[in-house]
Order: sequence, then C-alpha cells, then structure tokens
Amino acid sequence: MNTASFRNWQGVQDEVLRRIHAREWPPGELIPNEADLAIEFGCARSTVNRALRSLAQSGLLDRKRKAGTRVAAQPVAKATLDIAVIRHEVQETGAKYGYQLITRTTAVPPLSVSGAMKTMAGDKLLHVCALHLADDAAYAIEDRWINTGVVPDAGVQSFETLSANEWLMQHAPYTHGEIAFSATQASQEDAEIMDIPRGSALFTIDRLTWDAAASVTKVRLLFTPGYQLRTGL
Amino acid sequence: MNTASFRNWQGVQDEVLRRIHAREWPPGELIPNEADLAIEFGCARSTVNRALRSLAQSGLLDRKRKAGTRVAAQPVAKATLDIAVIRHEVQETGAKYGYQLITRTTAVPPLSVSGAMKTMAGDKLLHVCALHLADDAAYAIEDRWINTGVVPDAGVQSFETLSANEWLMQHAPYTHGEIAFSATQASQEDAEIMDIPRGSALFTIDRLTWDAAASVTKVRLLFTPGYQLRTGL
DNA sequence: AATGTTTTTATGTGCATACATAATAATATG
DNA sequence: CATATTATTATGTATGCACATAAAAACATT
Repeated sequence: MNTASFRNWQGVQDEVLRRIHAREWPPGELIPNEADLAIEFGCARSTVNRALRSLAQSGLLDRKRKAGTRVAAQPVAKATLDIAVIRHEVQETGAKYGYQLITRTTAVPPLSVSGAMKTMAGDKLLHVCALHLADDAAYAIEDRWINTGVVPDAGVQSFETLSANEWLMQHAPYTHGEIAFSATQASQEDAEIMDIPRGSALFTIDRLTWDAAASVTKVRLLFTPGYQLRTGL
Repeated sequence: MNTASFRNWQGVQDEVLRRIHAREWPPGELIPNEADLAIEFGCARSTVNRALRSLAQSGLLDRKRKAGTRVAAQPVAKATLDIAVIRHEVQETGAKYGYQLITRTTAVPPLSVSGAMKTMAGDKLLHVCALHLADDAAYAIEDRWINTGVVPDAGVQSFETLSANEWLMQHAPYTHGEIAFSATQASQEDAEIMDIPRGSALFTIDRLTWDAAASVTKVRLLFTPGYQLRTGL
C-alpha cells in the first residue's frame, strides 16, 4: 500500500526499526531478504544493505550469509562511550581546568604492572602521578606508567604543565587497547590528594594501550566522588 | 611503487591506519581527497569512501563536506560496551546464575525518579528490587521502577523467578535510552543484602529507557565490589 | 569594508550490475 | 548409512556513474 519514500537508507532503517519495535518482526525472527525488501521499499538492494548493516552493527540484527537476517533475540545494548582528554572533558562543563604534577620518577614497576604491560620484570618504566582539577577542586588522579622503550620522547618530557594524558594522545601512536571500568575505595593517600573522606567510592578507569605487540602505557584514573560517565544507548 | 592490492575497503583502511600511526599523516592534517586516493590505490571512490567513513565513525578521522578529511587532532577514544542481560553475563563467566526477588510494590516514586522519568508527580509506578547471584554469592542489586502505563503487561508479572531485567528486554520495546556509570558507597541496606562491608565502593549503572516520549523504566544496578566492566578500544 | 550571490569542490548517497563468499540444502558416492 | 561433492542462496563487497548537499572560496554589489 505504501511502497513510497523509503528510498534512502535512513528511511529504510527507520522503517525496519519501527517494525522491530512494533513487534511485527519479533525478536529471533527471520526477516525478508535484502532483495525482497528492496522491491518492497522500491529502492536498490545496496540501500537496504546499508540500512541493515548499520542496524547489525548496533546489535539489533544478527546477519549470517545464506542463513539470512534475524532480529536479535538478545538485543545486547551497545553503548558507545567517548573518552576524551581530561582537559577537554573538564572544559566542556564550563569549568576552569587545572593540572598539577605530583611525582615523576623512573622506577621498576610492581609485578602487576609489568605483568599487564608484558615488560621484562626488572625493566624500569616512567611513572607519572598527577592531579587534574576543575575549578580548583580535585577532578581526577592520574597514575600512569609509560614504556619509554616504545615512546622514547616521553623520557625528556617533564609533564609539569602538560599532562601525560594529553601528551601521549598527541605523540604516541597506538594500534589497540583495553579499558576497564570499576569502583574503588579511596586510599589514605588518594583521600589527602583529593581532599575527600577516606574510603570514598571513586569511579575508576584502567586503560592499557598497545602499539602492535608492545605496550605503550598503562593508566589508572580515579575520579572524584560523584563523577558520572554518561552516554546514549 | 606499490599501488597494488588495496582493492578492498579493509585493505584501504589498513593502509590509511598505517599512515596515521606512522605519522605520515599527522594529527590535524588534511589527507588527500577520496578521488585522489582512489586513483592512488587503484580502486573505486566508493571503496575509499567506505574505508574512510568507517574510520570516521571510530573517531580517527574528521570529515566535512567540501572541507575534506583530516586526521582527528584529538582522537577521542570510542569504547563500545556490550551491556547484556545479567543472567548471560554471569553464565558467560561459567558461574551458576541465581536470582532472588526482594520486594515488588506499587508506589509513588521519589521526586528524583518521577522527575527523571517525566511521569506525573503523584502517579504510582511498579517498583521491583531484586538480587542477582553468581555461584550463590551476591552479584548485583537491581532497583527498578517500571512505567506500567507504557508496559501494562509488567503489572501482572510477579518477577519472582524471571528478573525484570530479562523480562523487559524481551517484552518492552524502546526507542532510545541513557546510561550513566558511576561509583557509589554501599548503604547499610545494600551491605546487608550483598553481605559486604558497609561503605564498600560499588560500580553503578543507571539506565533510563524511553519509548518515543514516554519513559519505560529506570534501573539502578549496584555491582558487587571488585566488579569490572571491560571492553576493547 | 560589509554584505549578499554565485561558483566550486569534497563528501554523501543512490542505483544497477557483477562477482565473492559462507553456509546451507541437495545430491551423489563409497 | 555415513560421507564427500555439488548446487543453491543470502549476504558481502567492488565498480562506474549520477546527482544531492554542505561549506568554503570567489565574486559582485551596495
């Protein structure tokens, strides 16, 4: 009856979404193939392909060659987080950004670190601790280990005014990485640095980045109590 | 010299990635336009387009019509999280999943909830609290408000054996939502339910889902201490 | 110099076609 | 009957072409 004006891929996507939400195509069900949908919508198969591919990427459809396309039985919600440089994150809230270097040493890391970074157990790494501030209040503690074997330029950086967070983003290429989010209790030291009660619940990000087979850096970011990481769905 | 075998979009993407990592195209720099790259790689412009579009989506390139494509000066790391039904999450670790309903009432929510869900201040909502277990140990507390005006079927569900988390995923369509991650301290009540020390740092997910203009449900998930949400980068 | 209009240009998208590929179904073979 | 072998089929991708669209740049006008 309609057959009109689903001629662009976003339109097709919207219509497919509508049918999924309306349970016309319930979870787990096989939907018509691309060719048939193209005929129904009066557009090219590639247009349907674009729409379905996009929906598959966002987790709403499962596609397999020959087997066809079905509505995800288990619509795994995929949330995409934007992890920006802390300075930008602070400035976007309208607050004044501040930065303070706490320590900068070259040391043999604990086994937990050298193990995760897969460096030789006795190798020294650059260890930088710093505090990020928003409107002069503590915002996040950055505790970072840098593999100077991979990023030699980092060895001559003082990190007194420019955070390692930002410098590395600009100068250290990486191929992939891992992130873990968790909650940790503020240690006595954390509490003093951030001027918060000891034991406060701190939102924590652990990030480990790699350049091919070599670890570049490992950071732990401890955010001030009340911090929230938000995103759409 | 080469010019060969970048004839598929993944190959083109890899080569572009290589040039970015190798700093042949440093951050902020304008890269050649699609047509020129297509000639260089010996493929169609649409193939280059596919590769660049994909890289732009993952945040490594910034593209603007007419202005051209440039390497992101500020490579905002985009982490994609898969948020699954808790039962699956537990079972994937190999643990035995358990579920326990704590309370199920119909009540007027606090203003913070009715405000977020944009329901009438005096309207009653379904309030479900439950505990998810892994190998008989507390895994997460689920504290959920459900808008029975939007999901009337939820009103006749007991949620005694099937968690609201899972039931809603299967039966309540939604168009969009918001997620926030944070860290909170365990209240006395939380501590008793989960059998953990009071004040423990709990990883927290707040999720609010909408179906068009109406809120469907609002959940707060409090995870047991030590919980980590992981993802690639 | 300030403002409005037109041109240019790089990306964005759609289409028709062709072939590649994976997974299933159908068939043949021991 | 179990196991190879061979279609079949739906998605995946590449190509050449056309036109749409946003934004910058050039130009014209006041």
